[in-house]
Amino acid sequence: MSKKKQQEFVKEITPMEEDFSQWYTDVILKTDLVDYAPVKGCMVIKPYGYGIWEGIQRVMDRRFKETGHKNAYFPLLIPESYLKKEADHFEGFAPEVLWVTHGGNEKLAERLFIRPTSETIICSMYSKWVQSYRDLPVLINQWCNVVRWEKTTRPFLRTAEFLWQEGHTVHATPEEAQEETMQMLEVYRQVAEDELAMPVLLGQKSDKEKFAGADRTYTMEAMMHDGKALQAGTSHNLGQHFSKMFDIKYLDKDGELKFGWSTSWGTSTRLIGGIIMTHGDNRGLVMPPRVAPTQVVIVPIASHKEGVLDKAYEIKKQLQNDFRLELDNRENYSPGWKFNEWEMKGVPVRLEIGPKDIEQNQVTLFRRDKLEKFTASMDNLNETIANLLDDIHMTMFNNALKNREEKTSITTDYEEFKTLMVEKPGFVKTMWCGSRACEDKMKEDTNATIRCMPFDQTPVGDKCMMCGGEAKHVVYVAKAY
RNA sequence: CUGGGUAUAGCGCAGCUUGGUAGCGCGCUUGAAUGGGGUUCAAGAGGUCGCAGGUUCAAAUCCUGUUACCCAGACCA
Repeated sequence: MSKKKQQEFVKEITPMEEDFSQWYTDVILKTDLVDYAPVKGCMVIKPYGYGIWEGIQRVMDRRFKETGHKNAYFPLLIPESYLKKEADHFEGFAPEVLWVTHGGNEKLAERLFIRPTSETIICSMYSKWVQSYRDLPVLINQWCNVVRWEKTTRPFLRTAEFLWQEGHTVHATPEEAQEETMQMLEVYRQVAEDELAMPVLLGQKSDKEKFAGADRTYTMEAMMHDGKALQAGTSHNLGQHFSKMFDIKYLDKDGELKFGWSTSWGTSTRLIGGIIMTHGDNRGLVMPPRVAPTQVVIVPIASHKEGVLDKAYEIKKQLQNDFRLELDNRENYSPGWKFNEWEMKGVPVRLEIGPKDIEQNQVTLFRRDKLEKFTASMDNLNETIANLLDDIHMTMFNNALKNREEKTSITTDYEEFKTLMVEKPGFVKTMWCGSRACEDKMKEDTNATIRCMPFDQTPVGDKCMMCGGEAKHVVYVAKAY
């Protein structure tokens, strides 16, 4: 494509180097992922955006089932008294809870709140269901919406209402609960890296950053194109806080009545924001093939000529059982227009079929990640495309990993750190003494936060970067969404 | 919650300073040609100017209030 043409095309999307926020907004609106809704902070997820969510659900739910979990559904509305049972939890969520006060014209005897998360209602039900050690473990997940009345919202990254999954389990021992917490973090890692091609750092949250009411919170953190980190999923070991508050007790083998040990873990439509900001470029979206709503788009060329459309349909029939695909037979758009549109929408593979291809028993393929065009034989087409999609996944993952590595610095010098946060935003791997004071100071000075204490604790120094005291933890620090 | 900005056709905008018939581009509809990287021509449709008051013979335009959204912070997935 000529430079001029490319510039004309790209003018619809603000270049990310110029204004990353605007780039993000342009992309999500112009690719038909979402539309703004009439209520503040709420978004409509349009079919193409929802298709991504369905893809995520598909690959994640499969792993939930494989690890022994079942889906259920709990109510949207929860009585006010439930929220108050766990003090830390209440303190954490109360400021952003949305209240229901009236039924019709009548004021409710007890206010209800719309779930910002479901620990309270689910644990209260578990206390009825759990009687014996034979009832454990309870391994339940739910796919649902939650509402958090946030001050500032951005489509996918932070909306007042969002879709997510929340797993809630109860176990007989702390060891089992810990094992479950780590297992689900690993499931999340697999989804992020093996399905979304989005590399993540795994680790534990500091006390300051952990979930309200958890003993320990583990997280996966991804790096976006603008150098900001995205918390992409969390897994919490809730200890006995909730089982004690909600009275989840079981009679053990030894005849003693004991409190259960619980976990919860969640990922949300925020992952879609992560996909956009991990892989997207100045031409728009780049969809990871394994969750792409459309993996292959067939664009017939000169479709009015005899045999072209027939061949396109024939290819569609041949491929449609193996791939999510679309045949773009719209009459009123030129091929060039269609190319640009599907590239903007990030469809991994475009298949062009025209008179010249038919003559030579070939198709023309285009891969979105590398913007490369080439021809392939009509024979073994399914296999060719399957391999191509795998290669695209790998290439995307490696690019994202390379990007993260380029955006990761190591330092234990606080002045250098402050400069880095301004001049080279990204992760900084450093040492921390473990005190809240140092954590707060860093946030105040730079707006960066400790994203996690990675599992690999090989030291990169022996003194805390902030106070110079004895270092206790290796940490990754970054500004975050 | 703090600071800044915006609201006029589906989308992007002009018009407002200085009140007087509602404009442009894209998109949309119809027809024809075109078709391997955002095609071309012709003819059309479409808006109580965010909402509520006020001033005026007359308000998109001036005044008051209000709501929503966007951006940047602080807070959170």
